[in-house]
Amino acid sequence: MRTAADTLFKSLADPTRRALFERLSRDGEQTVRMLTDTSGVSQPAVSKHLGVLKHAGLVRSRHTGRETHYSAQPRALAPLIDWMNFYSRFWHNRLDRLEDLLKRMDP
Amino acid sequence: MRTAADTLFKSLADPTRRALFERLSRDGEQTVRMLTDTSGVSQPAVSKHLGVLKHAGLVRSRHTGRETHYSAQPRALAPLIDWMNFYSRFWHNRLDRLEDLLKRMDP
DNA sequence: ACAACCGATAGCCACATGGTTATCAATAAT
DNA sequence: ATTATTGATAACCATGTGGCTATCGGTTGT
Repeated sequence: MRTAADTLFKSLADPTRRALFERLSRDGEQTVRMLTDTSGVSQPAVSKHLGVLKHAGLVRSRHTGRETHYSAQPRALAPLIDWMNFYSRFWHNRLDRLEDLLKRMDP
Repeated sequence: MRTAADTLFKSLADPTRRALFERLSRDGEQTVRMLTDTSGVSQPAVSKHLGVLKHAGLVRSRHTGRETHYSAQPRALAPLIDWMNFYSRFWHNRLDRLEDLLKRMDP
């Protein structure tokens, strides 16, 4: 099965791709050309990365004439946040139980 | 440059590896054998994955005799929280709650 | 002492992935 | 009309990655 967290983690695991998402989050909507000029990789590489990000829902695209404008969609990070919330909470609960145990042992 | 977020995203991007971390978070400390029996992959594969998780600080190991016990270290997720906090302004509420949780875990 | 078990490592292999150049359709500029 | 620009796609290549089996040192059980 292909979970949402899986897709998101994989999408953001690549530094170049994460940098593109960061750039779009910081500076707002950008064309492929603009993104290419500062990415350090070729234009086709940028397009491919944007495709991956788009498939993960992390960016949206808008066409005007011959240019494509991409923008970040940070709400797509929600499943990641939920994942971390979930798996951190177990640890927290165990810590609480441990604290209770220690209190009972040493009143 | 090799950032902390980079290491964490990469470590958690693999489903098998993430499943190991989830298992350790849910069920607590486990030996390599126990983890292997339910992981669906071979023991060497499990050891390798645990090595990656350990290098990322997400798990720690404890030796007793011939067994190695691994346990989750969810506080290592902190840089991920920071990253999301910075690049996603839409989700401050959820992120704040998670940050509180992590602070209580690691005072 | 010997056998069985645990877990880490080495060596190998198949496939995924990120990069490149070449190219093409579509649009804009001259 | 011709040329230049934009961005997506195709084809290819090198490297990374996750899996396996084999093995070995260390530890426990018989």
